[in-house]
Amino acid sequence: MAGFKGHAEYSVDSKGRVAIPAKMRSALNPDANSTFTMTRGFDKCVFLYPLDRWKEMEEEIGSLSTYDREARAFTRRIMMWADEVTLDSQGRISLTKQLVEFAGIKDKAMILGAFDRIEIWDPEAFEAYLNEESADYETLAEKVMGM
Amino acid sequence: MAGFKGHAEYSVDSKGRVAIPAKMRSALNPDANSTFTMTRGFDKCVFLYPLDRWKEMEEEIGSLSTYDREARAFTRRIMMWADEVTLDSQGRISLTKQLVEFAGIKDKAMILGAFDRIEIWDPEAFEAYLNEESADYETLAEKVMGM
DNA sequence: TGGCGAGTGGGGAAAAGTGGGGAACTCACC
DNA sequence: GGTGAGTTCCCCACTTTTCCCCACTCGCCA
Repeated sequence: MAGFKGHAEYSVDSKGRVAIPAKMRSALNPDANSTFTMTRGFDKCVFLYPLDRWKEMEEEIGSLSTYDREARAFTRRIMMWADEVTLDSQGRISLTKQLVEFAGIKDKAMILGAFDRIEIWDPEAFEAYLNEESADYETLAEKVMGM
Repeated sequence: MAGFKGHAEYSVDSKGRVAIPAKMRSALNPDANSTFTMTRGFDKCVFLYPLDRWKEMEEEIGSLSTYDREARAFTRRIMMWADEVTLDSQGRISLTKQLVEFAGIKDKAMILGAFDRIEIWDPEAFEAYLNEESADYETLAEKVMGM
């Protein structure tokens, strides 16, 4: 299964709906059933996991202990924001008010392919994130990939 | 079986009833028979375990030794608060006075999906919990999931 | 230049949440 | 044993939100 690639700035209509770029839709595994689980991302954005990938995540979460304080805190934080959404016949999903608010999304959204997930950002917030990241692309590559 | 997800602030009516969000109801295993065992949670909230999951919990509790002082204390504390509740035809449950009082719930309740259980908080108490947790989401994720 | 696929927008039906009325049941007190 | 107050439970009705479907426009490709 190919990873999600590319980026696009789309509009968010008055009902909180955003289109998912056709390229990303076609990269969806049929197992995902046109369905995503969307949750609060790391950094100020929304993560969109295809259903099949999310199932794997749930297994990890399910293996955490209820009796461990930090595990409880993490489980609450990831699950409370989660919501299952299905593409409508136009290839859109509707964002929940809660996540729209969290990510500071207004009438435009930046849709980002990020390998195993899709990310949705407020365009300005994304711009700001790119600027504030101290390390540039080349430096990051060195650090992360150990080149 | 998918875990419970999402969060919502709902009202508690004069009869102590709270609606369970439709999304969480549909995540219920049919085996649970629209029934929960509700008990005092860890942290200042109420835990709501679907019947099928609660059965597993009871097995764990049952396997504890009667001869161990702490096991006895734990068994008492978890069982003394437990009560079985069933959804009414409107998808609501009624909270017992004891648990309402314990969790400090007034006329509003925060309903939280927390994977294998549903949690019910007083909205202010939940806010306070989120603030007092020192670690932020990203740090927690790193620690707990080792990402 | 016509057709198809992609993105955008809105209207109507159905479902979800909220609140209250009334029957049945319990318990206490006369 | 009967009466009455207090609970509990079940059902009905209203309001708001959500979801599903249809219609339009724009741009690309044949």
